[in-house]
Amino acid sequence: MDTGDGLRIDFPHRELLDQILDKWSLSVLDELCERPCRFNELRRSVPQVTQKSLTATLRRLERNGVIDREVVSTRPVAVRYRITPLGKTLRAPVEVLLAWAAENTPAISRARDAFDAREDASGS
Amino acid sequence: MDTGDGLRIDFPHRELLDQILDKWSLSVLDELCERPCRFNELRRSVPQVTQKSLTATLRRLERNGVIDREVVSTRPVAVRYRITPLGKTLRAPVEVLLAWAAENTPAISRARDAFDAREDASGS
DNA sequence: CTGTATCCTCTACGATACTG
DNA sequence: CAGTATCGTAGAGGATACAG
Repeated sequence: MDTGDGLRIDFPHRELLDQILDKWSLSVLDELCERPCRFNELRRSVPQVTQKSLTATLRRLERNGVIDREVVSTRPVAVRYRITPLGKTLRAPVEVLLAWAAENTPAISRARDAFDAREDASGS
Repeated sequence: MDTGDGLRIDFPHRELLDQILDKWSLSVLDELCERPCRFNELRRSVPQVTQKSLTATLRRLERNGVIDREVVSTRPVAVRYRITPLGKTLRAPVEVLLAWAAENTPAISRARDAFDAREDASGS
């Protein structure tokens, strides 16, 4: 299946998940759930993101309707990003997933350690 | 932050989500939630995945403790993949996320159409 | 301040061939 | 049957410079 975005889809909603759970989106959404932010405020909140990637992330989230972009035509211009009602509904499912991750991090760490130990043993 | 996997982490559990929600993992986990599968059964269940990618996906999931790999030393060998108890606990959170996606697909489609229409208008 | 525009690197992934 | 090995490509994303 081809979505026209050049993506092959095998699983229902895979493309959508890619757009809203991508590298920087959760950080941005997390911040915008707290308060509306301007572009450079977001940069400071997520120090590792580059300008280019932040712009791309914001455009993608805006296109999917989870955030909203308002240009204030002052001089120099100000841009205010906000979470939308649709965006707010995304918070709960994401929290559920993050809660799972937090809760199971110890078990996962043990699994990784065990796996890596097996690898080392068979590799030597 | 560097995890030793060469990944920069900005958001809690980002690396873990990348390993478990990646391109093919949900398809594989979905299948293994139904029944244990052998390697080629999985290939048939997920026809678009290549042998190489399926192997990589299975190793990653195994390392994180959500699936289990059992080698049956017959001739030729058989390999049985199964979901683990930990893997089963992942199902509910993922279902919540997919339910959100299913429920909001119409709203997201409308948002995309509106965004694209705006783009076209300003671009011309 | 809020972006574009280039360039460049690095990794994910597919295609294909081969192996125990 | 269940992989590994090798090669090639496309795209994500960083660094940097420039612009309205």
